[in-house]
Amino acid sequence: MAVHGPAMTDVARLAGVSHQTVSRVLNGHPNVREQTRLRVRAAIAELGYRPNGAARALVTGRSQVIGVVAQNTTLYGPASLLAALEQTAAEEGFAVSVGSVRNLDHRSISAAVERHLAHRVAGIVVIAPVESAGEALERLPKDVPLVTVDGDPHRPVPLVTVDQVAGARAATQHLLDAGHRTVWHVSGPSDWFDSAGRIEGWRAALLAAGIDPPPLMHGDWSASSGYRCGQMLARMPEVTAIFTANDHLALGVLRALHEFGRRVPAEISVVGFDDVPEAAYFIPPLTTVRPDFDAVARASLQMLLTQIESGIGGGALRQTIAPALVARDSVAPPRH
Amino acid sequence: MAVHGPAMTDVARLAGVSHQTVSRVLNGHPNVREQTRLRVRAAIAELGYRPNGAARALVTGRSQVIGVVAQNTTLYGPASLLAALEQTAAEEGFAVSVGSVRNLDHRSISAAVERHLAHRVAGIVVIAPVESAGEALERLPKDVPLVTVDGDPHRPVPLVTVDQVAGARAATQHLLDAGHRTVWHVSGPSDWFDSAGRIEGWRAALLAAGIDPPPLMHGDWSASSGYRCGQMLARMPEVTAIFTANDHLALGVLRALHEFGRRVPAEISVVGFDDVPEAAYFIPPLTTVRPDFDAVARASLQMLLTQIESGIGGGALRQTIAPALVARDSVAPPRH
DNA sequence: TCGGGTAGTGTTAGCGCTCACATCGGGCAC
DNA sequence: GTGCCCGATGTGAGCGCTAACACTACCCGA
Repeated sequence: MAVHGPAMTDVARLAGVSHQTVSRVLNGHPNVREQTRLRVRAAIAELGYRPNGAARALVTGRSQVIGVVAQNTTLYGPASLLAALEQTAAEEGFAVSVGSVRNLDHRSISAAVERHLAHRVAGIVVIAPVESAGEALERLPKDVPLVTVDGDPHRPVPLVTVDQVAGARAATQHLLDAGHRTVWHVSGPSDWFDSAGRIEGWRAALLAAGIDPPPLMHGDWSASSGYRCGQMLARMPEVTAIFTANDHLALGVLRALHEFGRRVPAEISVVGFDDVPEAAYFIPPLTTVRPDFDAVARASLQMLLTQIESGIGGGALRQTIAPALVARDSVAPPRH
Repeated sequence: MAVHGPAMTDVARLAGVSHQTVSRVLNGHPNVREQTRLRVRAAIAELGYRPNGAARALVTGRSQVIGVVAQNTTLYGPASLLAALEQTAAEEGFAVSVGSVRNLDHRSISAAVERHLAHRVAGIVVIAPVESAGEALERLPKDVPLVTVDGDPHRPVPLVTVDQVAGARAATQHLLDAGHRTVWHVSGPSDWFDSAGRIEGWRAALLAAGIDPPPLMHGDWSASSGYRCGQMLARMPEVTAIFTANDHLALGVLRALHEFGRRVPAEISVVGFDDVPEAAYFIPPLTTVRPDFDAVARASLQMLLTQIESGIGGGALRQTIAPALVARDSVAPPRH
């Protein structure tokens, strides 16, 4: 059914060399005369030859494909990360195969990883923001290049992560600097490391200022849970500043405050996290923290490629990307 | 470096059969005695054997991978579609390889498709919502199973699409039913078929009601452009109903209306499109149109699998998925 | 009794590539 | 001139699998 394109031997014949020389040219081996190299390239172009990745993968034991394991790629963060990863990988000549999982539990993660292994991927990136993923990771074959994104900071696995703590600290500090006596926090789901880091940063900023952190409100990233938390916060006159673990939570909070007639930022200031594209068009425009997904993607891929090229090794590498505060209109000094 | 797992011959040896019988069991061939089949399965389980996809791809000429070409997988629509596609594909035993492209022009699309072809994917799904993509698709090798999602309705290529026209008509009609004399429309970028379909549906609903459509406002899907259009609409006292081509445009519009002190829905009603998860938490909660991405994904994959199994064929199949109106609080009768 | 189907199984030959090694010419030191 | 090394290239094997065919029982009807 498929018209199989030309193979390496066809190119070799046309260029008047052996297939092995063609292979050498393709893989950038040094010991090929410049003239030969050019002739081979010309033949490749003339035939429209493309190397067969499957054959290469068969003999080398790995393909030019990177497997990505992620949950819920509909969320803004994961989606952005995935897109950035794909871009970066493409520049390096790698394809990206997604294996999204419904739950980040042991079995799901292992299954997704195994699926990638069956295709003999060159390496795996696990976007594993929750506790349960960590365990699965430690049981994985040790000989597969692997990088974790936003994973457990306490596990001995190569890890690239947004500096959640620094971002949260900056957000909280920004509110304190505006003159607020304390800052309330609506967090993400408790099993996400992102949540934990943001809670830690928030708490650290308060403690550093000698403030006893107020009770924590637990959300789940959704606007809906932000709304529920917002309804409680709106009824508490002492609340003047809220830091939410992401922008969608902030949206829910803003809506609840609006319904209760609490004006933002006149009465209450709000800061989010993520800087989703539409955050600038919330009512009011949301001050938030922007993680650099491109940088995260670049760093992870770099780390993975190092492992691939050097034959694993590296051990527990670790890289942290600092996010930036984006000031908009949702923060103002408290009324006296 | 990698400890290569057991191969088919290892399984065969353990089960006391030939490797070919193992292959037959794996591929569900009929002529294998039940008892043999069980023995082979046991051996597979015992060794933890996984078939090598690369070897299979090499000999069959195609892998169990489906290539997806998409632009900007950060947008809610494409991201949801991609996720749904991946889920569905996984259920059918296929992996999904993403090839995102920066622009949906000729060259980019062709390049992405070629990259997939190099990996000998079993089929390709192109999320190709713009004009320029269509041309590229017609030049593609005819022997590769291919399905377009949200592509050009007028091209002879297998296509699955959300019924933009019906959705837009429903949204517009909903506003007319509420008593509005006319409905304004903020559209998406003019080269997207999605935009075109939504414009068509909006116009059709108005014409059917004997209303001359008011001038069209052009946006680009972003909240930012919605905001700019909203600023103009807010200043026009005769505007009482707005249908935006997506929810983020609606968010921008809502913000502009809010700034100009025009109350929604008391003075102006707004309807969006997409039903992003946070639409229910806009101020006010947004009435919108929900496309069924899962259904689109299922339909596309089904169409692709049919082609793969039957050796292309099919020709210009076509399937349309009807979206549903989700009524919330952003629509009310006009004031008199 | 024998030819001829028909399950169930084994054998062989590649798919297109890379790896390890063999080969073949110079250039250079002695 | 002889021996040696090294750069440039070719040769052969084999990665793990499937497709095509070969083979062996065994059962059937004539």
